[in-house]
Amino acid sequence: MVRANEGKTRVTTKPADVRAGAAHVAELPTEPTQARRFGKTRTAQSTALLEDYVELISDLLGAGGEARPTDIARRLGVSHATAIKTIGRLKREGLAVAKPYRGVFLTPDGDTLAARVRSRHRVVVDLLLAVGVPAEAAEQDAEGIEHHVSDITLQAFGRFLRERG
Amino acid sequence: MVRANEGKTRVTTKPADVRAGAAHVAELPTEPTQARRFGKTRTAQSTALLEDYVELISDLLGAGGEARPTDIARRLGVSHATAIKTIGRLKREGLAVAKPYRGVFLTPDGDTLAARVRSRHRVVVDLLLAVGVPAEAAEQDAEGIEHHVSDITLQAFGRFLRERG
DNA sequence: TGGAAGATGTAGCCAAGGCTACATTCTGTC
DNA sequence: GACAGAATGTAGCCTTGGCTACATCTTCCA
Repeated sequence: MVRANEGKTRVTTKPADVRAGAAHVAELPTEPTQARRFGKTRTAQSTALLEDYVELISDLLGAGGEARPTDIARRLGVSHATAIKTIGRLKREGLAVAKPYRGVFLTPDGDTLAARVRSRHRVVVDLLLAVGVPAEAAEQDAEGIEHHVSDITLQAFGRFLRERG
Repeated sequence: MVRANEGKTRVTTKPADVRAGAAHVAELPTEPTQARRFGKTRTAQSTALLEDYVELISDLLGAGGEARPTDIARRLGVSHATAIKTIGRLKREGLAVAKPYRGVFLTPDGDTLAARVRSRHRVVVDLLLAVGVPAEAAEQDAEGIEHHVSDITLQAFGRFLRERG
């Protein structure tokens, strides 16, 4: 899912709005703008899950040296079967390696992603705290928000945090 | 998807960490906390789509009085078939009504949701702008972020905006 | 008034992410 | 060294959200 025809431009119906009753929609921005806006939201979700897994695996490896499917599953609140399936996807995407019954490890790419995700998470939480969001809510919401923060926005967050200490 | 066994508490494996090599994970918060954290992110996504549709339908109805599947599809960057399928879901959930070939309309519930979503969207965009995010990025990122902003966080955003004009 | 063109609707297929049930492999302990 | 109990892995099924292809309306205009 999520693969909302990426950049295929689709617009199948070029000469739309030619109808008589097409006076409506005049005020709203015409397709491209909003389509891209929403489309982005959509595709972002496909990576969110992998980011969460990579971040968690990195945490587990850092904390004790082992990242086992069962631990991962419990932490993410899913069945171990689901975790194992997703770990398979992580492997397909070149983010992790795992030998049967031997735990999961990150590839260099996975490590890089984990570092990026973790740093982004910290910035988002800090920003939420800075604007007055209670700690618990900040931590919880950041989990969902972080996956939708673009680099530009992330930079702005960093600037804001630096400037007002 | 997305229905990550809601609140069924799963924890199937109660006496975990009893193994010898279980020294790891000691540092990380133990299951409940993080499981809930992530689980929330997960389920949030199920409603995000419907919120987008409802918001858009409301915009279209407000702008010109008609919300047609094709317009909706084009705005969201998906095929009309996909839009129609989702509109069907909207109907099942009691948020919209639609007679074949007659456009889509919102139920009172749908209207309420649309108003809430729109207001939340505005607050999120305003907050992003307030902390220095460029307008375009603010508008784009808000689209993804807004679905993960809890009421508590939203209130904090509003307070922040009021207090610093 | 007939068509053609565009809008709608339907059917069928795909991948992702969940789950349960069942099979297999480890591991710690007696 | 054998075994019970956990952890892993596999299979099969479900729903969501996408898409394409094809079938039907509707509408507008010649």
